[in-house]
Amino acid sequence: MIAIDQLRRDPDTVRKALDSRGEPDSVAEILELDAAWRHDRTQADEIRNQRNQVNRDIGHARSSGQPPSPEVIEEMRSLGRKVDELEASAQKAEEQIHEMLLGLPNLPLSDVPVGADTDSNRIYRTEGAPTELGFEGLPHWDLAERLGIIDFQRGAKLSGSRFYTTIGAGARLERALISWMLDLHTSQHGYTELALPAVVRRDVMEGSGNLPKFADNLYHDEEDDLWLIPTAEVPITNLYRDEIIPPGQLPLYYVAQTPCFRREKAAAGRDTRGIKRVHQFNKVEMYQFVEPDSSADQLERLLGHAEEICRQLGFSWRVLELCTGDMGFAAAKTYDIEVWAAGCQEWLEVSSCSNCTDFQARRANIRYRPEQGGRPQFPHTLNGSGLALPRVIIAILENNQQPDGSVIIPEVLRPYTGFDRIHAP
RNA sequence: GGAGAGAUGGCUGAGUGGACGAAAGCACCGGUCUCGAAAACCGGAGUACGGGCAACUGUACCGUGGGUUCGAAUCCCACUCUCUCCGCCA
Repeated sequence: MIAIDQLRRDPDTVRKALDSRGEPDSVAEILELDAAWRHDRTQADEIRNQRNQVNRDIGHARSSGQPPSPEVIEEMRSLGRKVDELEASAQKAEEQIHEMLLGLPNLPLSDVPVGADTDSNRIYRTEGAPTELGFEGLPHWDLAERLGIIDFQRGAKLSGSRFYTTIGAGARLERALISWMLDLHTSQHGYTELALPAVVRRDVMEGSGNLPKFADNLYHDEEDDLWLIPTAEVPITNLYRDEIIPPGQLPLYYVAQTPCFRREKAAAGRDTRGIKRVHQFNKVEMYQFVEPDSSADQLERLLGHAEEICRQLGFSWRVLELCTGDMGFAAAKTYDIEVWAAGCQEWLEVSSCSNCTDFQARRANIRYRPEQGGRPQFPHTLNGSGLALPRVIIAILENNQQPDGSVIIPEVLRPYTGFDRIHAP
């Protein structure tokens, strides 16, 4: 959520930032409501003050045995009605303002490339180069089916299209990846591991920015009004909801593996083969609560943590700096990591690392106290996949496939898989 | 699913409808004392929003939302959550 203060103080900057994201300009409308709200609020407060004073007098008089006169009571009554009116009007304005602010995306940082679509994304760096297999490689869907480690048919039988089932070495490979990633981030990068609910309440989705705007992409249980998380970012953001984090605790680093559920309505018909885009997948997510001053540097570090996974798995990858029009709703700056997949010959997005500045903290009312006795402030939050499992599996299968149809397991995973190769049938 | 109890400041915990933003204790911060510390004593500490250049000041907040009243932490209604016991269950 954007601060109303900033809108009052510097509407033009906000306007410009929103425009760079292709957002319609609602700044003037919000400011108008805000002026009306302040007017009503001030008036109501003044009348209340008056009423409180008289009421105090009534109290004093009564305790010395003097009941108030009917005239005074009647006057107080009418003041009460007036306050009610002003309050109702102020509350209405407040609700409208809140709703409009909730609908606004975060403001991009000044160094983010401006542009409307993916064409304006900037390549930040590239590590390694697209590799050739030197023989006719298979895309992962053929490869995995032939190896008997993914069953698409039966996945769909259970839950419909875009669901799948992994079997044997495939299931083991995924579990190994999860364990290895969590171990790396906790032991080398300073993260604390979390195990989280995969289903959350409505207000939690609002805190992270997924609701009300993106209900379309979420699975929802009507009966209990519970929502399936599209990423661990959602519950982690809300861990400290409505809290003031005491001095000395930031930065907080968390990592969690959760299933992620996405309806992918907007992507209907796209990437329908294989496991590149599915309704349920596992993801290891890194998350940070940090002091505002440090968030820019922390984003670089976070990105490095995700890249370390790519490095140790032997991938070639590139980092994109997303342009204003391509960033997610809550992000002020985002890097995407794409790894090369030699079978389908394309770059696959395996991680998205974002600095959300104070956007989520405001929405979820998460604050921290910089020092003993200091005023509470909004921390900055960052999140990054480290990494999303299906596409990592795609890359491993496709890049490490051998002419005989087998797949070699990256060295770092072998202690976790217990095998060094998935053999062809 | 059934029965009961509860929700008050960072924590514990008082609070006959009127002096209650709220006793007391703990924790915390500052000071006195001390070579230093502990103890003791004195003092200070909530959050949000409005107004003001500021000192400051006003309002709201006792789980949430309504209601009664001139006035609600206190009375009434609904909801949410927590805890205990019973049942069921991985």
